[in-house]
Amino acid sequence: MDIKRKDFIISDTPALCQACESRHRGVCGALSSDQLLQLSRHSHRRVVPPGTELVGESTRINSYSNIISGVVKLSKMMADGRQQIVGLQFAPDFLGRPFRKENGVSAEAATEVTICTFPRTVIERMIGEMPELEHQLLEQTLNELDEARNWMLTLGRKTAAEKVASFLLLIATHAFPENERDSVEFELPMSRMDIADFLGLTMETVSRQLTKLRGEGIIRITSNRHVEVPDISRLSDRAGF
Amino acid sequence: MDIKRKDFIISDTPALCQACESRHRGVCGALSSDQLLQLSRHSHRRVVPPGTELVGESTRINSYSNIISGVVKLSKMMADGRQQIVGLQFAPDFLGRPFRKENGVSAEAATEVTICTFPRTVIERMIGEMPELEHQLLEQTLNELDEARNWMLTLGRKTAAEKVASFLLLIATHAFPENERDSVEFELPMSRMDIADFLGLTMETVSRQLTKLRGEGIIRITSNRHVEVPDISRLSDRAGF
DNA sequence: CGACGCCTTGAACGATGTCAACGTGCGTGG
DNA sequence: CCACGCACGTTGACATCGTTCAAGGCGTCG
Repeated sequence: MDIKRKDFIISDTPALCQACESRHRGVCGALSSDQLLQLSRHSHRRVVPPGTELVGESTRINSYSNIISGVVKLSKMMADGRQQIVGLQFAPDFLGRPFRKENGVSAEAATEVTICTFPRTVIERMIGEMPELEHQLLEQTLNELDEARNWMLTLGRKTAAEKVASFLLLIATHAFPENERDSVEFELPMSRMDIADFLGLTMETVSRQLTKLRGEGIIRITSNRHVEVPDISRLSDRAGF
Repeated sequence: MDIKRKDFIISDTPALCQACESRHRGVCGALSSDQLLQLSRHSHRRVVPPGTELVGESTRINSYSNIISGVVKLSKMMADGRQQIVGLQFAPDFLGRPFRKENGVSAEAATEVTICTFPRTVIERMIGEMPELEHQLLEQTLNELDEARNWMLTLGRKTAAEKVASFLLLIATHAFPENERDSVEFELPMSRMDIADFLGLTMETVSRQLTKLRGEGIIRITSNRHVEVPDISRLSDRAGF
């Protein structure tokens, strides 16, 4: 069946939502067409450049968003400026902490990011009315918890070499979720400094480890951001698995 | 009103649950007396010694528990034996990962632990019937996520001295949740080796940093496990705040 | 008393951080 | 178009922190 034709038939789905990944994999997957419509009346899309602060570390939360495209980094900072990135979010993740006034992390666009934003009150009302939506949030939160704990192992117990390999692997798997192949190439969504802040290292150490992996033929770096991995299993070995 | 008398009036609350902290602060707080009764028919209490494995890293989950007393450590291990503790759980935390077949972490009793265990099927059915219970789980999961991300900052960016101070502070605040005083004393719930695995350090480094804090008069260590903190704010300074 | 588990202490080593110089790509303004 | 400055990344030399390896202390239990 022609896709356009099908979209015409279910035309009560808001136009904006029709092409949106969140409608299937994200939290919006829990909503009916009617509910999507209701929500979409209060939502608006934004495209923001890299570096934009989306949520401050101790600002009140008055809106939530779905990530439509791009990468968002969640980070914490110490008084003296030391910084740690505590998570990356990709489409179609839900951005924001339901039922929390403060969230304790700041969210910043790592790449150019497209988000779909709704006011806090609307979401919280809908959660109250729809157990399924809350279930969806619990699922995502559990996933984030798993990822956080995996990363704790990386931060606490892996060497610099293993950390950098782990990072490349993380990006590779997010760039190609269902990948079966052994060779991939992708763009790094962030700078060397950001990678360092994610891995608990310095920029210099990250750079040296990348150079080492390049020297060993495990990766190729064409531009600063573009990485090719001819054999993922060799990279995986370096990550400590 | 006399407490015993009050308990008598709501005597449809199962006897085991009456004195249980989970009934108020934990997930059971979401349940009515009837539901508690229903759940308690399928639950049983266990007291296990330190070191008991409660959940294996890749074992299927067939039961859930509430922690009644004691401390449970959640950890991950690499193939070569390197280990990282990724979280500590205290009463009245809920132990187990709803809707996950595997959980990716192993849970082990750090101290002597009392738990109240229910079969998976019962819990999952009750969650389906009671949105409030799922909400309770979401709240706890969000709390665990916050703690995990805080600890990521500790693992990635703090010095050994700051890590050890942070750990002592964590235990102190859990031992005295609503504490306003500036002086506390408590028992460490785990060995130097465990502390090292929690902080991403070696046992030796932990020991040296404790000795240093003792030398500076910030803590006193009477037995190996017993710690006194005369002035919490001084300890807090050392934790990097 | 001796053996054992747990912890502390010391000395040497090594991985990662620090500091500084240099390279590279890119946009801007002459 | 070139020269320049700037942001970002790489590389080198050296310093430092935390690990490693080894010895010894301390309390507990046989």
